Amino acid sequence: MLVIDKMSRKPIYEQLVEGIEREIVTGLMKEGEQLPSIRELSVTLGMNPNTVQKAILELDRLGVVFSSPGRGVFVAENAVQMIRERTSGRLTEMRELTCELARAGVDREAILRAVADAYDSVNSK
Amino acid sequence: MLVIDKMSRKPIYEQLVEGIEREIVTGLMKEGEQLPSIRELSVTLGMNPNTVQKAILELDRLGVVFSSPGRGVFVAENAVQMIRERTSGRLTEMRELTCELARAGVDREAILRAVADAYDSVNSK
DNA sequence: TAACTGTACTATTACACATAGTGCAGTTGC
DNA sequence: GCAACTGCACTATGTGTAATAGTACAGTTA
Repeated sequence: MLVIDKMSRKPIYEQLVEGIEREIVTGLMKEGEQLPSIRELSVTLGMNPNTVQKAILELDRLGVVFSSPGRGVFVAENAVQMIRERTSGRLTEMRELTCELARAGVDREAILRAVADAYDSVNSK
Repeated sequence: MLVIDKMSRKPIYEQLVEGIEREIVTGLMKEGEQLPSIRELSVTLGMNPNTVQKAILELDRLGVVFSSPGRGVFVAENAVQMIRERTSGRLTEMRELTCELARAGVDREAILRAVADAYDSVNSK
């Protein structure tokens, strides 16, 4: 878990942000729980402390996490809700991608089936 | 048509690639048709000739376009098919995005409706 | 007090994008 | 043949961002 692809064109710190959010949403990390320290995370993940700090700073800004100087970083109480609200906004990304596929002539039902299957692979079992 | 957003995090040359592909797929540019010269395009679009060249080079590599030194750049005969085949592959992007939304708890029907609506806004009229 | 924590800096490296400019060989129309 | 176009290759430069390296400081805790 928390796989970082250094070759991706998506920045490492951004992958880390999404990775931590995923751990929270899936319940692997509970609200109020303390995260490993920045220095510890940097060692575990094999990246620079500054890069981890940047990710934490972003998560703090998003209200997913709050950090207490000297104590540590903790998952916010309403973290899951914060993440969900923001993620809903990404429906626009979905719409844009759909338009691209539609313009390229991809079959309508093929798209809908792909989406439905993908959804169910996550939430049905 | 062919709008370039210089502030986007998507590189200009990449936007140009997608823009030209869109013109081909929508029939605004026909297969075999000659494109404006690189120098002319650079003036029209207000960007550097090298940037345009990079986009053309990419389109050539993708088989969407072929360039004849001294003559010009032309839309390939099977350009539309080439584009469609590659675009279908982007269904995986769609699946990944769906999984993200699903994990975040976005409503299943809300996603499907958004996709269907977006599709129909392009291809129904 | 010692060992941890987050935070704030500066400096440096690396890379991709975009621009600027020059030159060259192939093609076309006069 | 010649002029004017074409794509293409090349070097150089500027810019922005990501990532690393290192140092320092103040708050917290055992």
